[in-house]
Amino acid sequence: MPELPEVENVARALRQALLGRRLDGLRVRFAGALKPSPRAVKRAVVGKRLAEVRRHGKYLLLRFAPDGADPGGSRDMLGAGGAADRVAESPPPYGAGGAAQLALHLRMTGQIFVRPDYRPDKHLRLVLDFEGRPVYYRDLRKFGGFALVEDAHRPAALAHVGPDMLEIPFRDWHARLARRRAPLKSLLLHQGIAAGLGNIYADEALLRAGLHPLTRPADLDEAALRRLWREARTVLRLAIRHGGTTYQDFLRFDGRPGRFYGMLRVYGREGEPCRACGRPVRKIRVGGRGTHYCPGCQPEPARRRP
DNA sequence: AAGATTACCTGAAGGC
DNA sequence: TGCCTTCAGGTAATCT
Repeated sequence: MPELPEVENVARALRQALLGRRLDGLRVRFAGALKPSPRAVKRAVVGKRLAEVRRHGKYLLLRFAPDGADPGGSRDMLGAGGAADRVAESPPPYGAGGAAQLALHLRMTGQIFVRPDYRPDKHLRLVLDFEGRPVYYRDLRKFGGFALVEDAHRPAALAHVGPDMLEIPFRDWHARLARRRAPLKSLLLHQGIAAGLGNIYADEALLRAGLHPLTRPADLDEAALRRLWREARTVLRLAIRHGGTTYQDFLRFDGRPGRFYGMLRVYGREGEPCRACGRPVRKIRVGGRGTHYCPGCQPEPARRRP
């Protein structure tokens, strides 16, 4: 499942392979992978050069320069901070040679391949032709895809997405999370609080912080929450360095599996001994999500009597 | 208003 | 063998 580290690896691959290249064409095998429609997306981006690839949480933002423009510059980036969001009120019109932006989300099973030896199969949904270099979008379950969004640093379509988990300072994260009453596991998955963690890394972060997934913020002091914030960021950065996690069918952009899988401590290890204390990893359901934890390293939260 | 549930999809796995 | 059910999970929409 692509989470922040896997998406970050895709971002880096796209930058290296495609930045400054012109999108010459778009071959559509599944129309639902392009929103609002294949026609609208083609009109907006075909013929333009890829000027910028940014990641926010699990989203990738692909910015295309206007026709004939130098794709290097990105004025949006200069005004980082609160003002930038208000500046980009009147984006240039789609099509007609203006700048344009696509938001890509891989959801559950989306994959990007830039390797030339990928053999199209029944799950191939799109081919993007960048000056002779094909980029394949494959998605078994058809949840993901590209959406045309306005050319802003923070498109309206992503307004509900909170700050990136690797960028949010502890005090901001704490302010967004501490008053909530849901279990930590659910709060870590909540993209509106902070974006990037998915089911795998949420479980791994809780184990590393020594916190039971059913713990609630009110059960903890600030030091324990700081530990969780730090461990979440640590595990994300570690996974990025190792090319992400291959679980079930996720493969990296080059078709190779991520190397972080063998480093998982609890996710997918139900019944296997904890690497630290030897007790068997348990699997429960929290907020409808499969949740793995070690009963030795993550003791039940002390119930505060009402 | 926050938390919980369902829809969206397909394939794997298990029961009988 | 094959049919049926359940499960996997990110997010949007819909409920309570």
